Amino acid sequence: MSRRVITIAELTAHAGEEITIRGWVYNWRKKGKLRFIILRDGFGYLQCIVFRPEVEDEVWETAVTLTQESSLEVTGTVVADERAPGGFELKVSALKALQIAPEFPIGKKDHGPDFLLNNRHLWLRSKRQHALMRVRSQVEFAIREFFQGRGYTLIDSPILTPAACEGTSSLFETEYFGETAYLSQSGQLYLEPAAAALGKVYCFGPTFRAEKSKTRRHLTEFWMVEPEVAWLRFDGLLDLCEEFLSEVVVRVLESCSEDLERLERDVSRLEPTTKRPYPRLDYAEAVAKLVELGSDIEFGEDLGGDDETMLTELYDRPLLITRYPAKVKAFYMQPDPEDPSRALAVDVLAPEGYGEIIGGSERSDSLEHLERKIAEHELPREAFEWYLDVRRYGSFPHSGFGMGIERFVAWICGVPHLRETIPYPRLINRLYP
RNA sequence: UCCGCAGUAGCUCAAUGGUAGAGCGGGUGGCUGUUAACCACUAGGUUGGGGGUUCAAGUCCCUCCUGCGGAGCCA
Repeated sequence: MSRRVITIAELTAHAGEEITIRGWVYNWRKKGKLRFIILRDGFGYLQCIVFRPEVEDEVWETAVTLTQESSLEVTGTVVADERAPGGFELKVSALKALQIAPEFPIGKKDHGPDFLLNNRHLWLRSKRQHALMRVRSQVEFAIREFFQGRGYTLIDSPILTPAACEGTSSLFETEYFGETAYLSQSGQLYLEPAAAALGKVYCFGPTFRAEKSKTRRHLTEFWMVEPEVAWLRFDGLLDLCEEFLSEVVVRVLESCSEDLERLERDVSRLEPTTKRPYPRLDYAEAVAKLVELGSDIEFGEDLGGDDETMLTELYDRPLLITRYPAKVKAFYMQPDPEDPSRALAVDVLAPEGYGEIIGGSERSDSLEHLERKIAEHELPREAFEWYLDVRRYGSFPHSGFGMGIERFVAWICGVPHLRETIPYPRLINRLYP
């Protein structure tokens, strides 16, 4: 007897052959002397047929004890059959149960978010979560390819840091051999010196924000990709944002069509993003348009969530909003030479109400300006001395942005809440599993 | 932190202030082609905790806890 072990992904190449597959029971049905076992192995789903008159008693005895998510090794002949999901099924000749699982918590009907998140480690076994994790994986792959293919060097920035990048209220604090350390909120400050060393750099890793946010658009631990480019000015940064988004979306649409279909994502809504240019609104234009639309925003304020949604509904692709008031933005941003009360900052808002996915800016290249800003923001000067060295030793124009992976994936997949876009979400009241 | 909503079987939800139910899941039985199979039977409850109003509370009131949605802040 053949003992060739394959995955379900390789099944169609083995029609008519006897093969072995290892996996878990996704579902089972019985019909008299027939048992249908839907096996999943992480690569696909396969209907296995056990027909009592045609198998050894031992095989039948095993088949009837199988429960949802029991682990097993099944051997049989691959046969094409119109009645089988996927067109192929396995006529079982041998069956080895590795473990019979007790009642599996996640059933066929709907569950609530609290229950699912408490069982996240088991929830990952469902089809929808497979699709989301694969899209996330492809997104990260496409992002790395984008930067690696353009000569960027990956710089892994530290997780444990001595001070804040943007305000201390949202930092996770931890004890570090008698000192206080904070979990990183951004790799940017570490990337700027690296850009002076290597020209084009990026980092890609987890970041931590202890914000007491309880919305669908926030996690306390999320992944961010941040490029930083020497000699890149603001206008070039805007082009980079567009080039980056359009190319990554193209790649993901190519590689994830099946998963997006499973997620019932209307991919025609994503097509416009593959084409440049994107609409760009100066902050002042954006405010004027919002007032026209009925918002109560006043010039000088940051945009609220409703404001962002109102604006993005006007366009079919991401929207760039530029030159925000300097006072609502971080200390390290370059002032607009035409109006120093504004910063050379850009937010990229995703369509369909998914909100801000990218925040970027040209960085201040003036030592004097940064010293003043650090004082204004009441940041601990000593902690930034090393950062200021970037302006002491060969200051240079440079720009960069950060993109939150989960928000991007949520938008691509059309899921409403970030909690499904990361394998193990960390939320304000959730550290388990 | 603030505003709003919710908490009933393992899960998802019903139940005019008047005997706590259904579907799914579990168990038993039936069926040779099921597609979240179907059919029959069956087990399963301190209605989130505490206090109060009432002849009577899952239901009304107070309080605490937990979750969900949103605001602010951000990616």
